[in-house]
Amino acid sequence: MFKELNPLLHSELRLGVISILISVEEADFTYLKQETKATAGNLSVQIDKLSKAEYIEVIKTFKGKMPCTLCRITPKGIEAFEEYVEALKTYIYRKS
Amino acid sequence: MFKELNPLLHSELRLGVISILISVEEADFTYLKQETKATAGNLSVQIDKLSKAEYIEVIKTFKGKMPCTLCRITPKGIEAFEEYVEALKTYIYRKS
DNA sequence: TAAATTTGGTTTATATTATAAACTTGATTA
DNA sequence: TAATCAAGTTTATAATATAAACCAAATTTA
Repeated sequence: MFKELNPLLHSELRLGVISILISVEEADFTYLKQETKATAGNLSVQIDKLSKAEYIEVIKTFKGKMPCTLCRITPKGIEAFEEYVEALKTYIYRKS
Repeated sequence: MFKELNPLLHSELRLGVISILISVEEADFTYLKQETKATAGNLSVQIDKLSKAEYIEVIKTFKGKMPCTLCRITPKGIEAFEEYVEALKTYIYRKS
């Protein structure tokens, strides 16, 4: 009937981050913060969770002299997102 | 960019309940419990939240001698669900 | 017919999660 | 050189989800 909604993706902010990373090759912390309108603290925590699950990889570099945290989605992350979307459909397009 | 995901609906169990009620006219507690595989306690709490938000109406009757809690979605609930689905699409079908 | 079990829930306590506020470190500007 | 800003991280708190414990009435069983 209903498929389980991966709790790691079933979170507004984490879903937003993954949604961006699915379509954008890579994005830095500041860009993600702008697009999601999250606070830096919240974003930092959620990026960490996605990273620990290996849904994204986080690369710490510098832009000029300023630190720059780059994020990229991993194959595992892509798969999880696709499964999440399939699961969502069982709630949205439900055949009774 | 991203639309806000109504937190009342962005919950696996409450979404399941609303998803059922959207397509079924009315459903009783036992049926909802079976379909969602929720525990009675959890279902009770979540039904209460949906009811307090007036997304569903809850009618307590009897089936024979046994109590029977019927749930129905309200127009407000239908609207909220439809908005939630629209919001979801901004995450799922994102134009970069 | 009394005891045990089941049905249909509710209440409450706990674990998890999300979020904001406070903090840190280094760069830049006045 | 002192203040401010950028880019984060850590930590404390608030919100949420969930399960466990409980309750009342009905039903089954010994």
